[in-house]
Amino acid sequence: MSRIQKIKGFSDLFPPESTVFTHMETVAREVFGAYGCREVRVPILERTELFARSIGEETDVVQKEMYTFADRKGRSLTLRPEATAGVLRAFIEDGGTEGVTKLFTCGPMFRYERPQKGRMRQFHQLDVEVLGASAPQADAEVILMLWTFLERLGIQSLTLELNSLGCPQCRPTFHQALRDFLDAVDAAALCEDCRRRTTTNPLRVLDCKVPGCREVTAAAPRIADHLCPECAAHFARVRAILDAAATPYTINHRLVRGLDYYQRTTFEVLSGDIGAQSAVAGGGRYDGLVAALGGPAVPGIGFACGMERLALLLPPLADQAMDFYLAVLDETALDTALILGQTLRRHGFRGETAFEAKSPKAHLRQANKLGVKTCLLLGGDEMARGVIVVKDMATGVQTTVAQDDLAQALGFRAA
RNA sequence: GUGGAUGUAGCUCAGUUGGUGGAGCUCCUGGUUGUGGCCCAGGCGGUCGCGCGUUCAAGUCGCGUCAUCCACCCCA
Repeated sequence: MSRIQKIKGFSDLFPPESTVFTHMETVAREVFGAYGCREVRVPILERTELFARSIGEETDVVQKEMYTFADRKGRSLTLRPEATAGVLRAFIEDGGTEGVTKLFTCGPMFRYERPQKGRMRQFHQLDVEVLGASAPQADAEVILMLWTFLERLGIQSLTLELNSLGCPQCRPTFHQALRDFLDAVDAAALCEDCRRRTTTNPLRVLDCKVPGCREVTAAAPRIADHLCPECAAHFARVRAILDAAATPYTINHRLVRGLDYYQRTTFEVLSGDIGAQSAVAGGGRYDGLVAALGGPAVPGIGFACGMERLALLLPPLADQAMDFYLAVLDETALDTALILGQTLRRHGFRGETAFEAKSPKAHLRQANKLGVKTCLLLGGDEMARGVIVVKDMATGVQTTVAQDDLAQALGFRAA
């Protein structure tokens, strides 16, 4: 029979990799919970329109990267390509109050792209959304939350980049300035994509990695110089708080995010050690998005953190070793072994019992491989006497104890 | 969607100018009547990704196809 293999760009995680993922989630709950985030669990499947309206019809994500299909009633559904839209939809549907709401979620996202290092078609994100706060303090806290989380994981050599995209009031001014600049540029100096972007989405020209384009745009107008007084003050305040918190960052005037809903503060955390897909986390402010999705007029800011990319930076994490392995030397002892295992676990020990009788040699090899502290041996002789052999794997010393006293014997051993 | 690289044992990989496929690790057994690691001996295990072609003969050469990886693009 031909074997069925996993879908391209999807992955199976076994230990130690899966253990690393669990660890990331545990630390995330701890850190984000300490800031008042409540964990929400939202669907992976949403109506396509939700993403089209929030992420932006013209974005690459919506235009060519979504897993979209019709259900049995012909409705267009999409596997979520990012978390924010679904979380906001849930927030609104739940009643969307106007106070401050801090939410955390995590899970799989889906984008139909060609896989490469740090990029899967099914990938996982940790996601924080703070709704109802427009103050720059909220921006700063969200960034600090993310930075604290990464520090807690022990990841070194990350860089934090910051920019402000302005607001609906001041961005048009900048857009115009940028357009004027690009119109004056010799089109031949730009790459094919950027010639198109000049008219469709001039902001993205700044983000182009082609050296020629970067040279041309080195002298381009900067968003920072075109912010309205409110946006400029907001951004200055965010930077001041990060300075006060001694969090290192750089301003990247070219930092433009690929999702349409961002305004004012945007940020990215980058690593030079994980290949071409260097963004470990990214986020920003999205005032107006909740209202655009039919909710109350509450502002919002959040970020997403890529777990696969984070995992590339974390050392493998071994599973916690078992306390015991119960070796069965004779078939007549199989049931008793299982019951003894149950008793030991009730006493807080972790371990496994053999499902079939084998030679002591075979069992001890297994016990050794599992790295257990203690190997218990139960055969015909022991069964007849109501005892069991307890062998310390490190010292090789073994004793015989009554089966009824086993848990107690191991307890003394553990102490 | 585009480009490059790679597909040989469960895993990591050798395989010469085309001539009946190997190593290390893993696993199993034995070296000890019921005692692990280290060592020694033996054993299990392969449609050489798949298909077509060239040839007396293809793991090796050609074409196609599928898969994986890396990069472009874009993003977490």
